[in-house]
Amino acid sequence: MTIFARFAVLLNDALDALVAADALPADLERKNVVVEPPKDAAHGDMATNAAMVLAKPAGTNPRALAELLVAELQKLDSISSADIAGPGFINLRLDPSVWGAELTAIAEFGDEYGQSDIGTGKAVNVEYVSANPTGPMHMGHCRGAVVGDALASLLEFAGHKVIREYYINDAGGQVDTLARSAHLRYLEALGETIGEIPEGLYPGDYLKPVGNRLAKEFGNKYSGADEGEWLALFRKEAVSDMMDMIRGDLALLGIHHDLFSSEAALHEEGKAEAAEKYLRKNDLVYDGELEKPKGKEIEDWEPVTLPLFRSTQYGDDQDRPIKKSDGSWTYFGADLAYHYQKSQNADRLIDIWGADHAGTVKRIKAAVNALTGGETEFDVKLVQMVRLLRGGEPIKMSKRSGNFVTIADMVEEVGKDVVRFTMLTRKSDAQMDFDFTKVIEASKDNPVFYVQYAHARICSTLRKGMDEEGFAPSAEHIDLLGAEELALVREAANFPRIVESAAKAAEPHRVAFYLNDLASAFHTYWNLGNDQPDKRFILGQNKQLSEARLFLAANIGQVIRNGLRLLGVEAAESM
RNA sequence: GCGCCCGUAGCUCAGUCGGAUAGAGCAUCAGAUUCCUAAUCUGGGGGCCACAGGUUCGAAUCCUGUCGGGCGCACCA
Repeated sequence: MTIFARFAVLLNDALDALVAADALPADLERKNVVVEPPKDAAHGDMATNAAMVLAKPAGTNPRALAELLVAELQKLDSISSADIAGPGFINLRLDPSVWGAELTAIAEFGDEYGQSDIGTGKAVNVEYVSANPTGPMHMGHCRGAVVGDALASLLEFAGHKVIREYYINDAGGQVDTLARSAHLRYLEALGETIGEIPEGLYPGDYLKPVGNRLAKEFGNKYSGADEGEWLALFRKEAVSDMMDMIRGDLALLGIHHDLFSSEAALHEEGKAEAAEKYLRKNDLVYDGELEKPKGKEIEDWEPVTLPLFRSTQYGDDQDRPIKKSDGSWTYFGADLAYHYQKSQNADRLIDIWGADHAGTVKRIKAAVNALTGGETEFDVKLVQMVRLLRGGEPIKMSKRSGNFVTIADMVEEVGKDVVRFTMLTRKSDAQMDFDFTKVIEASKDNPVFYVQYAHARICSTLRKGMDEEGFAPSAEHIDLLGAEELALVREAANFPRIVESAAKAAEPHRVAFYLNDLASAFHTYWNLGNDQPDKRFILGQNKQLSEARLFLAANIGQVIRNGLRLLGVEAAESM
């Protein structure tokens, strides 16, 4: 329970006391009452809106109610003062021992400080990346990958059981293209002259090693053979190599999935048929004609009859086909079966998608709703486009020429931590610009270093305290800490609250911004020591205060580490 | 034409369930280093929160409309 939640309980008790004294109606809705940090730290340690929220339904005015409440709250030892401010806020100042206790709690919980149980062990499946297994990861995949990974960590920390899943689209037409491209490279590896890669195949050099491997493994067995003899095999082999490569790229970003699910396997197991059968039985799939698409002229348009899912019943613009006219499954047809499969092992599903797939959200939500009878919570988190720039000019990425910025390039140039932190310091439903040149040039000014530097400073101070004076962090005399030090504790105590709200909102970027605030508070305090030597952490002549301050520093460091861990960013010990 | 997302300082972005004087970084200007890491700190300038209505004690936040930008709109993935 966060320190704010604990005071919310005390506030609730105070309200009960007013009810018991007939000063307040018993049946008031209290859910909008909050205890939170005040906007301005000068207002105190905590603030509540209780009087403003409850005054109207209680038939009184905010100030009058606030006065009653203040009288109750002041009875508590842990509250040193309660004042009414502005339109009816109640600002609380806490007894310093409360902050001391919180500081000790950070030390006790260590890596677990900030953990929450609001997830109540509910199993959440987070599906992210799921890039097509046809080439290396490029920057277009990066944001979703990082956001998904951080979200998964965050939910885990907030008390969920998390499954990190990757869906391998290894059944569509693009995999045939991959197989043919790999076959060409295979011929090349056998010494044949292949010339320029034909239009419609993947030209990238990354397929050369695949060709080499296949040549080594199969010799010239498939060099003059009909496509029918090798296509399935090459598909499987090439996909496997691509997935190895993708896993390698993800590892560079520090991303690891628990589960890789194959679309092809889904079909082999007849999952899509089963879903279709179920939906037909419930009259949610029928044979019908597709409408002519609007807003776009299609020359060879002809109406066809296909099995359609009634997504219009769930607010979609039109019913959607689950099979193509050649009888094979559409992406959607497979996808609904896939989501049904995921729902078997999770209470909640979260998909991280690129914004270019926004148009398909309604239909898949509808399908999950239909297949699970609304039992499984399902959210799609859309991650908006990243516009890639170099020196202010948009980078033209062309698959044809194989000219795109890969994640491997990016990580090599600016480092994993910078890439991750940059992607995580904006909310994901707004577009962002990522200027390659700027990020590389300004890498020294990158906000990630600001946070890491605070941590490094702390580590260095702890080392110095030990090496030069033999001082070790100790909670023994934390009552010696003054207002400035306790302000730092107050900032650190915000962490559990941020974890909870970020998890609830599925917004990992809040953690990044919080860490920036915490680092800022630390740097500010640190610099007090420049002008006022008695504010330094290590005071040779005062062991007790030094050890208390080192204890403070150590635990600020602990919170920074915990936060960075959620973001997948290293907590540097020196810089 | 329709759907989804966005519009906050010169730039990149935060802004919690509707709450107090709208914040940070970069850039810019003025300062701080015989001192625990200056990759830091302190201060200044810079805002019609796109625009117009509405809801209410109170709106950057919620609703409606307008304008502007992005993405999508076969059976592709």
